[in-house]
Formats: sequence, structure tokens, C-alpha cells
Amino acid sequence: MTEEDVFRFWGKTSGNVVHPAVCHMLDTGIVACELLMVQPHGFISKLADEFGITTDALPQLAAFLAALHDIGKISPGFQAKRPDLSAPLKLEGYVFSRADEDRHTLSTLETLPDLLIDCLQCEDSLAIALSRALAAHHGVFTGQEAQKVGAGKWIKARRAALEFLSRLFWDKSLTGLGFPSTPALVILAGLVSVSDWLSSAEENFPYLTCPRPDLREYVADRTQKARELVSRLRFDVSSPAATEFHQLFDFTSPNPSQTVTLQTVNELHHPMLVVIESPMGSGKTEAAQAVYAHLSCEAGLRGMYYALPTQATGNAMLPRTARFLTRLGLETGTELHLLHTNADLNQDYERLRISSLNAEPGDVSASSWFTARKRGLLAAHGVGTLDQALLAALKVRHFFVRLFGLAGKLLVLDEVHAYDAYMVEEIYRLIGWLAHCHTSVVLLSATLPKARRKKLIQAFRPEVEVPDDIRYPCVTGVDISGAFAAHPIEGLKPDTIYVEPVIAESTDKPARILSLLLEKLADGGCAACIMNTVGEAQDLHELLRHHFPADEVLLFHSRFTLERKLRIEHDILSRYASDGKRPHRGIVIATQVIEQSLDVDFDLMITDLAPIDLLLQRAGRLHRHERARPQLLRPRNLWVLMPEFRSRLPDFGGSEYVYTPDILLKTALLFSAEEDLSHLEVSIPTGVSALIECVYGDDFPPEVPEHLLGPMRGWEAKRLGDETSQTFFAACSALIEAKACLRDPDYLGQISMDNDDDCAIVTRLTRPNVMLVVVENGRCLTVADKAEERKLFSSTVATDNTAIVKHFLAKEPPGEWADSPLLRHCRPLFVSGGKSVERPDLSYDDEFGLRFAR
DNA sequence: AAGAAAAAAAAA
Ligand SMILES: [Fe+3]
Ligand SMILES: [Fe+3]
Repeated sequence: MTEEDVFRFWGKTSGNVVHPAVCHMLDTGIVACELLMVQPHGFISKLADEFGITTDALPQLAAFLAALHDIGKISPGFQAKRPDLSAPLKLEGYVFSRADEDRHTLSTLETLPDLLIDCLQCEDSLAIALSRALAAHHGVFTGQEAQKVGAGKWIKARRAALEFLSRLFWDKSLTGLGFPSTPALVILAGLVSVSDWLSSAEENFPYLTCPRPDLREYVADRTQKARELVSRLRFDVSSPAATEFHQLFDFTSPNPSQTVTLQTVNELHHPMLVVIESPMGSGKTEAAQAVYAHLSCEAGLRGMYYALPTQATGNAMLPRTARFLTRLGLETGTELHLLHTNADLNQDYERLRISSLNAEPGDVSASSWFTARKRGLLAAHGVGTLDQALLAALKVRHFFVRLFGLAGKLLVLDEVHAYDAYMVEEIYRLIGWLAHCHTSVVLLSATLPKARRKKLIQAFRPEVEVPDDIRYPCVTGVDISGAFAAHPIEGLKPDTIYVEPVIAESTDKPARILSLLLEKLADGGCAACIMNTVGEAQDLHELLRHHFPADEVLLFHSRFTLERKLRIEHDILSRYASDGKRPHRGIVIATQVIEQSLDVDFDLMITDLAPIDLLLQRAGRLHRHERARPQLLRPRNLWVLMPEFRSRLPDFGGSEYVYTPDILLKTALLFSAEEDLSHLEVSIPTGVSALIECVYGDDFPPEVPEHLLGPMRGWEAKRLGDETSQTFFAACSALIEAKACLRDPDYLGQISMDNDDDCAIVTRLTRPNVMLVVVENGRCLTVADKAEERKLFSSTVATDNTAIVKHFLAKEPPGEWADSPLLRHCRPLFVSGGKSVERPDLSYDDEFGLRFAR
């Protein structure tokens, strides 16, 4: 076969313009090569080691392999998809049949191993492993058998194509090649997919206009185009010009948390895992950013992803990260993206996207290429939900593209203490894979139970010894070679919280709260009442507004529309934030929304019983700053309402369904002294870990009274059972642990993607829920433009109330919203005079939010 | 009868 014939198989078409398969393969190889050329040396050298070749040779090898991804297109099944183009082949004796494989990725997997073995003396099992990575480029590592792929002339044609590409990229045999670890194969698959996406954009790589190009010219031209594209999308990350604290932040020298963090990092080598446990407000974010600056200089990083528990906290972190990156002074500027389902709606992100349209060198901005759903993590820098990162280690399509996106970077996970057993298991799996993808990980957390700290560290480096006597606040770290470091954080400002138990049953709770408020607010003051259930918060609000002027009480929970939530949050911040205009007297009634991330400061706090860590979290909003306070509210007292438990089985009411009763009871028992109740004096930060360990550890030291022993054991068993099943479920959703398949590439072919249906795999376990759009009755549902769509979306309220969910999920979403990405999953809630027109037991208004009659 | 929270079309 002459070289000319290699060009006669089509690969891509649009109308009459045909791009030969080998040209697309060439384009893809060239892009892969250019992508690798701009990666940090440490990353390249890690991959080169995996393949047992020199760093100089790696881009060439990767380019060659990437190019081969579509060799399966030179097959009867694929060529027959354009009968007009396959007809001449038929006349020349290329055989077509009805049983031809039409999925070209399967054809690649079927045909490539033999070619690699025969033409390049590749070792058998390596040939299969490599082919599998290339054949995954539609999102799935397949183990499926292909149908007919063509024999005789077809084999000769594929062989000619391979030899043609080999002459251009890799002119040697593959005999001496090392066998890469499974994570390295996954990275290869990611690189190949990304190169394929980039090279498939016709505006960047126009289809051939003549039947046979001048090869040298063609390659030079495509190389130029690929290089421009890679630099335009800023896949390269230049090293920071500024690394001094006063250059990066608004303060001149590191505080204790940051000093100890850098001390720990200095004892380890990239890739490493570092756990920073210290109180909120101790500058953990800046500590993580300082680690990024440090590792960028020392080791060279591909970028950073900062993962948070919610979309809202992600939104808030975006401008902070933009400021940090600007101060880092990256010469060519860089990409920064916001990653979550509703990122489009964020103003700051929109600004970054607009500024990329005419980016100046040195700018931090966001190119639109990365805004597609699966591409965000490929951008050098990102901020967003943890979920986006978790998808890199779940059995979902293109997980390996996400893993490639995170490879070689720094991943920061914030608020690690806040996740449940399901998500923690996903985190373990992700960390385990990233350790082998040359990624460093920083975990930011409040106090962790020691068992969890240990598991997080061992997820990165399995056999490492973790001492049991690590004392909060502290920084702990381990690197891939097994070096371990742990240091206490000393010199934080000590403080004390006085936690006061108040016995109250759910029936007399509102009255108790009212009398406490009347007594303590006699000279004025700012109070927060935190209830565990929305219903009780609503009821309390109803009572309090009869005893206080309307402008002094404010209700806040998550069952308001998005728009209203923002409004309430704004009102709360304007009054109770550190720089707020504090009223003489004011009361906020809230659920757990208030314990999330709001920087607010109350003089008085009354709360429902909650697990000890959450009580302390809530207390973080009590006397947060130093300021003058009313006489009666000078002591930092946290009033905790709890049911009677000394003489009988406590009735936790609705709280029982929010928190597990054994943890609630163990927390309550912290207050029991002999027959009586006593307050609890908590020293911050030193006294915290003993309390956490006491409630969450394996043996609960305080004596459990006789009458509670049985129920406690039952609740404990149930909780452990629930956690085990969550962990098991997460284990099924996630890839197996990296350490279990490091040398077993066959695992990749066995990953079952749940019938290719992503929906079945979730990042979080939730009760079924529904998004409702609050709509005035009679209003028409059509959306004329983007503005109207956003307006409706801002009226959404989510609920997981069983009866309501059942009612609304039984109906189809309105056809008018089917094309709207924002509203596609929503149902309208028609209201008239604050009441649902469909269900008399359901109401919505801006004062109470969504409310169910009980 | 139960908090808050995410994701969800489809990439070549
Ligand atoms: Fe393809
Ligand atoms: Fe392709």
C-alpha cells in the first residue's frame, strides 16, 4: 500500500468536507505532544518513569499512542456510515458485511493490540493495556468484544496507517517499555480524550481541503495550531513571581497555623497529604494557598482545585482565589474557573469569562472552552464543590478525564469534618488515586476523631504509622515515599465557652425560650435561637413575633426561595456581621443554615441539643469578636435545650431524625454530674478534642445510667449499621482503591458503569427531593428569555418532605421548561394568598417560607 | 415525620 492510500479512509466529515482518519489521528497526536511539552518537569518525569523511558521521549510516545486512538475508524463498520465514501472502497475489494462493528472504539480495542505486537514488538499484555486506555475515549473502559472489524485488505490498511504514524512520532520498537501502573494508564486515557476533544474542534483544526496534503507542511501547520491552542487555554502554569507572605496576603507574617503548616510541608516531598486541624478563623485557607505557592516553586504544579461543601461557599471562595492568583504573579496569567451546576449564574465567574475574551498577559480569567460540564477540572485553577472532584473517582463516564484534570495539581478539601460516612468513603478513594497521580492534597478541618484522621492519612499512604497521641490543634502530613510529620499548633488565643444545659420538653420549649429571652435581653442584645427542625423554628417564630416588634425578629432556614434566602442572609449580615449595624435588641431564629459559613456575632445563643462538634460550631457565632456587650450577656454562655434524660428515656422529638440519638444522648451526658446537671466549661482550642473523642470514640467514658444502657446500645448499633451501609454503598459507587489495582490494568475493563447511566451514581446520599418554583396562581410558565428563566429559578425552593415530594414527582415537569437547563427538573408550586392552590396543607410566604400544616 | 447539602442533556 502506498502512502497515498493511507489518506483515503475518512475520519470526520461535515457535509462534503472530509477529514481523513489519519489526519485526525495526526492532529490528536500533535495536540497530546504539545500538551505534555508544557507540563511541569516533575509530572513528565513521573510519567516517563512509569513507561521506563526518558523525559525527552515521553511526549513523542504519548503523541504516538494518542494518535492511534481512532485506528478503529479504518474498519468496514465505520467506513460504511458514509455509503458515498465507502462505495469506492467496495469496488476495490474491501469487504463489507452485515456483522461489521460500527462502534469504532471497540474496533480500536480489537485491532490495535495485534498491530502493536506485530509491528513494534510490544509485549502482549502491555499492548492490551495501552489499547484499552486509547479505546476509552468515549468515556468508558470497555471490555466488550467487537463484531467483525475486517480482514485482509483492512488489516493491511490499518498496518499502513500505524507505520505512517510511527514514522512521524515513534520510529522505534516498543520492546523495552516499562509496564505503567493502572493510575498512569488512567492518566494516559485522560490525556488521549482531552487531546481528541481539542483536535476535534473544526475551528481549531480545519478539515482537509485537498485530498492529499504536503506532509511536512501539514505537520508544521498543525503543530503551530496546537501550540497556540495549548497556550491560549493556558495549560501551562508559570512559576510564581511572588511567594513572600506580605506579597500574597494582607498580612506580613504567617500566623501559628500557617507557620506550622509550612514547617510540616518542608519535611515532606510532593506529592504529599497534609491535614490542617485548627479552629475557624485561624487562617486555614491562606495556609493552603501558601502550600500552593511553596510547592509551585519547589516541585512545579499543574494548578490547584479548591473544593468546598456547597455551591454558596464555592461562590464566596472564587474572588478570594482570584485575588490570590493575581498576587502570585504568574507571568502568562492563568485560568480560574468556578465548578458547580449553577456556576453560570455567578456574577464573579461571569466577569472572569468576559475578561478572557480580550485577556492581557498576566490576567486571571476563564476561557469558555472549560465551561462545558466535564472540562472544568482541566483548567489550571478551579474553585467549586467537592462533588466535582469526587466524580474523578466514581464509576461515571469520563471519570479519567477528571482524574487527569487533577493529576499533578494541589487539591484542597475544605471543611472535611462536615462530611458523612458516604462522602468520607468517596474522599478516601479519591485521595488514594490521587496519591498515584502525582497530586498533593491539603485537608482543612475542625477537630477530627483520631480514627478518621488516621484513615485519611492512610488513604494517601496505606502502611504509614499514625501516632494516637496527636493533639488538636495540629498539622499532620505524609508523602508518597512514606515520610511522616506531625506538629501541634501552639500560640493560638485561648478562650472559654460555658455551655449551660436547660431541661425542656418539646411541648414547653417555646415558652422556655421566650422567658429566657425576656430575662436575658432586658438590657437589649443580639440573640440567636437555633432549632434543629424547620417546623419548630417556624412555630417559635410565630410565638416570638407576638412578644417582640416585627423588625426585631427574623426567621432563617433553607425552605425559602433562593432569592429570599439571599435577602435574609443579607439582612442578618448587615446587622450581626463583625462590621454590622447592631440593633439595640434583635433575635434571629434559625436552623443549621446559620452554622454554615456566616461571619456573624451574637451576644446570646440558645440552641437545641446537637452533637458536641456542632454545638461548638454554633458557639463559634457566640461572642465571636471582642466588643462591648450588655451587662447580662458578658459571660460567653451557650444555652442548650435538652429533654429530661436523668430519670427516663429522653424524647428528642424531631431531632431524633436529624441526628442519631446515641450521639445526642452522649452529648447530653457530658453535662450530667452525679444525680444533677452541671454546666460544661470548654477551653478553646485545647479542650475540644477530648470532647470529640469522648462522643465519637469507641469507648464512652462517662458512666451511662442504668435506664439508658439498653437504648444506647440499640441506637449505637443502628448508627454503626447505617454508617456501614453508607460506606458500602460508596464503595460500590467509587473505583476500587488504587492500591488494590496498581498492577492490575484488567480492573479497568471490569468497571461497570451502571448501564452507562450516570444518574444511578451519586456524589451524595439524599432522601428523594423536589425543586419547586413558587409561582403566583394564573401566571403563565413560558420563559421568553434568559432573564425570565433566572427570575423563575430564583424562586425555587427545595423540599424532601415525603408527602410533598410524592405529590409533585408524580407530575411531569412542565413542557415549557423542558429546554431550560435551570428549570428542567423543577415543578411549579402555584400559590394564591400564600397558600398552595393544589394542597391546602402547604403554604409559602416570605416570612415563614415553605410550611406544612401539622 | 425528619437539617443542609449536589447533580441532573453530550461531547468529539
Ligand atoms: Fe473516536
Ligand atoms: Fe477521535
